[in-house]
Amino acid sequence: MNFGNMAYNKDKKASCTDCSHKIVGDSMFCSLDLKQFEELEDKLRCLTFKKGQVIFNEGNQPYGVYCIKSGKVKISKIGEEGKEQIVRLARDANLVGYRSVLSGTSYYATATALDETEVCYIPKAVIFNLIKENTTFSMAVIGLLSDDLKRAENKITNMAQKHVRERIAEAILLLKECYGVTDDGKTINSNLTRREIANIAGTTTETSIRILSEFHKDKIIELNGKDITIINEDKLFKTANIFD
Amino acid sequence: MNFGNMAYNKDKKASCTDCSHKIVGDSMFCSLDLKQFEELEDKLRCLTFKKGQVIFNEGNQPYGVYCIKSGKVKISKIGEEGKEQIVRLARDANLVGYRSVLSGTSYYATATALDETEVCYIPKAVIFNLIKENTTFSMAVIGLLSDDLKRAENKITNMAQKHVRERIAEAILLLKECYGVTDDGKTINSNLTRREIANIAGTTTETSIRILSEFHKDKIIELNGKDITIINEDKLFKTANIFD
DNA sequence: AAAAATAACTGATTTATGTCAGTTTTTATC
DNA sequence: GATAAAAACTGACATAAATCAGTTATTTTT
Repeated sequence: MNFGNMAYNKDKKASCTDCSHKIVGDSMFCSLDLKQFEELEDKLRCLTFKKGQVIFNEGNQPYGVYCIKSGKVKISKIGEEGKEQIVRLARDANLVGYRSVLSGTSYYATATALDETEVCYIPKAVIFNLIKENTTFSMAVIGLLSDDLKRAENKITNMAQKHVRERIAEAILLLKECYGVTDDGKTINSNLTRREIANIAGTTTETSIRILSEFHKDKIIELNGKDITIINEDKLFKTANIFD
Repeated sequence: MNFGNMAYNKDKKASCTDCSHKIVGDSMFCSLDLKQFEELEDKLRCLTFKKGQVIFNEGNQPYGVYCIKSGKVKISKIGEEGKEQIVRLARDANLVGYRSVLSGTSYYATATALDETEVCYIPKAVIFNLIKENTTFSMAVIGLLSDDLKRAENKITNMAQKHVRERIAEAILLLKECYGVTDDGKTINSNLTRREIANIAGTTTETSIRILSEFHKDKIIELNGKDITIINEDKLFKTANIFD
């Protein structure tokens, strides 16, 4: 089996049985019966990626999907002029790379680890079998795609109509929603660069820096290096123009 | 059964057997067996909408999906300031309203007929049954969602990185791809207003007017009222910065 | 621990595109 | 067929955000 750019990792067998996501019940795979689980465990491989390493690359052929066990991942596309646009963020228990597998096309985006990240690689044949055999699973896949599509079409509208200030506020809220906060309950649990924040909001690094320091001046956030602490979430929501 | 805003149409039974999309084989429903077809035909209703009429509205609860038999439909969202953003276009043989049904949420966008449009309304129970019973059908649904998601995430990148001129060029190419051309082989088979073109490209009416007349000056298109005739498609692709 | 590279930040300037305010043309309505 | 309404168009002007050109601070590498 060809593991492409994963070859630098020592492949190891993975167990779903003791995977925390299965135990807690927040995984796509909770609906599987014993036989299906055994088949899954037999076929999957656990891989680890260091911060900055690419999990899969735009243009490559997909052979399976990745279930994130721990860590953080960004899904991004490179535009004509070589500028990155982050189109989605993923965390543990999320599936990445599934869209290309399901539509049988090459990856149209790149997945990169934002932190030390452990993933389970699941060959596509296993996924297709599960969709065929297990209606609950296939409905979960459909639900996943539907949610991503909703989010994406919402983002199209925001990109077209909102100002950069609103989009940066929204990006901060997205980061909080996706990666949560540290023990203090308000510092965002991710260390993106100003450039990456710009690439979520669809602006330049300079503008993202300026707007973050504006938010600081307006007492909406606190900044300490890469750490962003939300001190007035209400105002952040208002700045982002979100009312739901 | 509550047909909501469709009440002004005379409901009539529809037949899939003689639907041109089934005959030609370009429908989602081609994989159904005889029994499934009979069930579908029994449950569906054919409805017609005049140009400008709303098929379903952002915020409403979905009870089924719409399969377009003939006509043209735009899917749009209204932004904070009340401005429309067109997120998708649909033509005959396309399914609309399915995303909300599948994820069990209310419509997050509005579907409006761009022309006299005939649709088949399919109650959601029928769709869920088909997904359960027919793997080919559920894979087709997954394929549909995957394609829409790919297109949407690509549009996010374009919105963030391309200039209005490129996005308008792209909008014209999208219109051609979706609605085709008239008998002369080069005039786009749709009559969108400048405002609607602006709302696809994410710009203002004035800017869309100006750029269309720029394209005319540059001998890329011909303009006659709402008709747009492509006279240099290569140049249009180059202007849109599309290379695939 | 020093050197090199990357990221963060700041100010000045430019530019693409939006806004406003109007006229003309087309389409819809009575 | 007249009147009203909507859409198309044009020019002047305003402005949000990009670009450019730096300095300072923080990581990473050797």
